[in-house]
Amino acid sequence: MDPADDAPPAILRRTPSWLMNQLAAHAQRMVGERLESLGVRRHHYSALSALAEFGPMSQADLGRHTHLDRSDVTAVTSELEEKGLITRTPDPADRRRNVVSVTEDGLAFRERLAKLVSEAQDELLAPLNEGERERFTASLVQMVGHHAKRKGSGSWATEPGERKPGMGKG
Amino acid sequence: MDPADDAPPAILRRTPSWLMNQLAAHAQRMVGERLESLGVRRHHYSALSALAEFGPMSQADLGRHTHLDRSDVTAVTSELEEKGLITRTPDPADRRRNVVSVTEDGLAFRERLAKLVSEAQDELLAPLNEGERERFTASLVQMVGHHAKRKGSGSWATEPGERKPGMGKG
DNA sequence: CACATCTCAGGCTCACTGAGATGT
DNA sequence: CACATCTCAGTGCGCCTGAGATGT
Repeated sequence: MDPADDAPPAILRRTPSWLMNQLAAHAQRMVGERLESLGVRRHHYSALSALAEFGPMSQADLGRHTHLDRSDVTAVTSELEEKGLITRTPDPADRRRNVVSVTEDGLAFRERLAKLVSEAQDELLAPLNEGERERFTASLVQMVGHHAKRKGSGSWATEPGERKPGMGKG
Repeated sequence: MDPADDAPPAILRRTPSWLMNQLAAHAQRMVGERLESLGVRRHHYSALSALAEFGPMSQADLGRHTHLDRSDVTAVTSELEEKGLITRTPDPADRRRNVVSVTEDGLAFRERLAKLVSEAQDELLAPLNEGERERFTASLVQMVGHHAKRKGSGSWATEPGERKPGMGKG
């Protein structure tokens, strides 16, 4: 039971995708725990932030801004509407659309969430100094931007794809 | 329908945990797609890598080295055993344990997987130059190490915790 | 007609929990 | 007894698909 025994193999310690997955899972947890204390999840914060910054928009646009799937947008907006944090009204100009707007309560609530999220960032980046944090975040921005443009072959794509069965545990 | 309309809100573009989640999802997909072509998932690669580097060990130790949950270790080892990539034998010295060993086939298979995973890393890090890649990976290592030591308050912990219900969609 | 929007139902992976059988 | 190991069943989330109703 040597505690040092839990060292990952060198090959994984040098694999960015593995490291990112470990860290992202942690980050999700740290943010998630905090948001849960106010009864929401990360997606609700993303949606409120987009509405706060860009103003009212259709659910489809909301999904594009937040990188949320259309199904999840439906669920998230329903939940936020129930809490009175947003309103959802049919668009008279294009009756396929729901225009989603953030309410006063929603804006105030978003501020509270932002503080919690910010705390989690500090905890996440704790071992890095100022310069390292900036370089790290800049690299993330660069890669997210790069891969976001390469749509159609992965996520963030609106077009349909295919499901594959995998290896099936049973 | 302006394609530039899918820009995330500034607050998310500056939030490392959000960026990491986006990127980690992408990375998982890139690695996952490649491994799927050989009929396995990421966990199988992690397990084979740990066994290749550290030699035979119990399932519990395998979980500690790979940061896999005990349940997932059971599933993964069962699947690898079915494929003849590992063997699982009771430990005569401690009969609670299964000693897991990688086979010759398993070692060879792991090499093939390693090539695919390596390809995915290059794709992931494409927009970064050499120096940036090293700094980025070093920061990841630092943070993963930092948070791995803070067990008991999150994942990578062996001790039990609590489940909370969340917000309940209906 | 093609296409976009919204909704519902559901699949799959991953991380995790609880509980039980077994053994030290 | 406390504790570790392994297995099984099942939860919840995030991500995604398909299909249908509605509308442009």
